[in-house]
Amino acid sequence: MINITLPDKSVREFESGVTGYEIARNISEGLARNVLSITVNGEVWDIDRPIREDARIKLNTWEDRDGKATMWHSSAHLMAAAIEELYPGTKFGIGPDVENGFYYDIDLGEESISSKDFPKIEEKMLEIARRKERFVRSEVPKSEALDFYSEKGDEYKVDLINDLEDGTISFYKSGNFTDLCRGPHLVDTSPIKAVKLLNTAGAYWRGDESRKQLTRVYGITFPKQKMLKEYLEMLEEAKKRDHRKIGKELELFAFSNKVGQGLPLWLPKGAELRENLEKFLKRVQRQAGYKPVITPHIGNKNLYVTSGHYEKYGEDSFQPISTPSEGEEFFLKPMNCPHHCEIFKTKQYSYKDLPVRLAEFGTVYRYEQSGELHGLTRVRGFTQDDAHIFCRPDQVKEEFIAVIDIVLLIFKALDFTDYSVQISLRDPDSMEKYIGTEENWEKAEQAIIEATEEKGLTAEIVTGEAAFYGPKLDFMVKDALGRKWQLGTIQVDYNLPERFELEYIGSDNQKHRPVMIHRAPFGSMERFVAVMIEHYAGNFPLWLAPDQAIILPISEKYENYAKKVLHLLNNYEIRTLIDERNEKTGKKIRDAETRKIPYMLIVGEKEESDGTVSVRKHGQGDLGTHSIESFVKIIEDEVNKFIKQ
RNA sequence: GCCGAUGUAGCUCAGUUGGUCAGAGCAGCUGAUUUGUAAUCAGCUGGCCGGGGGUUCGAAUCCCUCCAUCGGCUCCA
Repeated sequence: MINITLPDKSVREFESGVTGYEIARNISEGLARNVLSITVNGEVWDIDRPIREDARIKLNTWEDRDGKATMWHSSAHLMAAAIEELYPGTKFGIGPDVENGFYYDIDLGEESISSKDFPKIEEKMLEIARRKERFVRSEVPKSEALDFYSEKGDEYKVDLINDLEDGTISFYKSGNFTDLCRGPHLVDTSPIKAVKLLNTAGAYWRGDESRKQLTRVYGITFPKQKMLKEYLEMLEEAKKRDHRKIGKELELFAFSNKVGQGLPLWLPKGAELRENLEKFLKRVQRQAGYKPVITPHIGNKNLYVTSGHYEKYGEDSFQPISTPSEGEEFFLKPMNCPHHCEIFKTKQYSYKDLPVRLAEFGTVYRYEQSGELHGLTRVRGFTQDDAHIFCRPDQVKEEFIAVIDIVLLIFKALDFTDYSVQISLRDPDSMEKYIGTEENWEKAEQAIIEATEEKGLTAEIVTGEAAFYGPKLDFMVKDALGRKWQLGTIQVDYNLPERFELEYIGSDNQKHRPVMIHRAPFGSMERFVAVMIEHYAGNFPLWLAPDQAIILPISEKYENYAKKVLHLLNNYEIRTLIDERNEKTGKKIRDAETRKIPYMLIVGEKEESDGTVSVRKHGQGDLGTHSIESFVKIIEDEVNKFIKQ
């Protein structure tokens, strides 16, 4: 007998060799019907695989991440089986489950698949699923596995097997499709009731740009048709939040081919929104001891040779512009730090003067690959809410923590609760990518990890993601469609102070090298605003909204009164406009609602004679009649709630 | 940059197998209406069908090419 510990810590005894399915049945018939996989001592297994020793287990159903993963992984096999039937000779790469569904990378040779082919593949998948094909696990020696795929002519699988350790290799067979696979899988294909292929994409074999590009087919499956329907509806809803769509609808920003791709044009309302954010951060930074600086948009090539950026990016960035007579070369600035280093150098500092914190909303230009550009989230010209902190080595952690506090303050003010934190360190396998001494890297990485721990942040540590000059701490959020973007970033840098020979005079009257911290709590204004648009779906909080109130006169007879109200509100710095069109009130309200303007002020005969406004709140409706003073109070209270929290 | 898809008025989209196929709604303009909490009515103006080249008697429609956008991959100081 063996002891099986369930997630609630209760222990049940079973015969050795019991399977997940049997345990589920022992608990309830319902669970047995729904169980998709079992986690045994932290490892996910097939539910028909015998358990022979004491174990902690968890039964995974559709409600569990691991249950979905099992289903989707099996669905990848199912899709591969369907594709193999429909397109004989297809070679298969890898086919994992992903956050929302699964994909399979395939090589169709001369054939190609596009979304037009999806229905027939989906149909074939459902047909196979209904056959209730069992996923049969088998283990064979490595040599036999190699033979199998060499014979089949699938070089991708051969490549994969060659990378595996010697010994036995597991296969899963379902119907006619056999796949190299670690598992786990469903018992059979029958739980897969609804199938939807989502899109195709090119994907380099093993993620390597120099290798062949395969066709990646993305799909998702569900145990119930209704769930698929809900998922597709959810996707539709998410698309409505897309900042590119809302940005157009609310006239926030635009792009023009004439200006150039990836170069955003901030329209008046978008600029208003952005300025409100900038004002907010400027106030926070002033309180935190930052000094504003302003630097030009271009910098001499020598600046970047000194900083090391030229060596790293010179060829892969916008090429230099040069002066007509002297032929001196200048780069559009791709970052602000070198300029700020030169500002630091204009003056001699005592250790008592540090930290020096130089802040600038600095616009930078980077050559991003054309296929990478994406609305406001990935552009070629953008403004960083940049600052560089020059401090003594003993101040690094304290300063780092103070920056984390600013980021968290911003996230709180904007109601961003769904973010993740990532610490990016060097890739120990390719140290040649980085500049700076081993000792400095070591110190910097340590400082970040300690500061993060001290703030109690749960951070994911990712090696190989560091900038070439130093490790970093990034704050990431997801957009409406689940894509992950980096917003705030904090980076420790021992390298630039070295290269720019920055110094301060210590208490020992000797010259010392300061440490630099790069930080941008928003990251870039463009990307931050993009994410914010999606976060609020365009319904911005009052303090940020480009227009805060719109006056809707019932008819042109009340236009004079409307103008009077407008002037009063403008005096209180409430961003107000009037809808003077010759339209019915219902129409004006509808349009104001569509424009997501927070407050509508309806004025007619009654309001004019009483000196009041009839207040309607966006998304809520009629708030009744208020005096101007009372309305101003409503606005001020709502704004202050954010600013003074 | 790579793979695939898309590109028709300011916006959202129709346009069957190449032949009155250059359309609709919204927006805009004109006029009527003087309007009370999510669309008043009527008329009118908008397009070199992404750019360029080709096939054809004839191209929004077929082919080539460039550009841009979208979905991924790769990249991201």
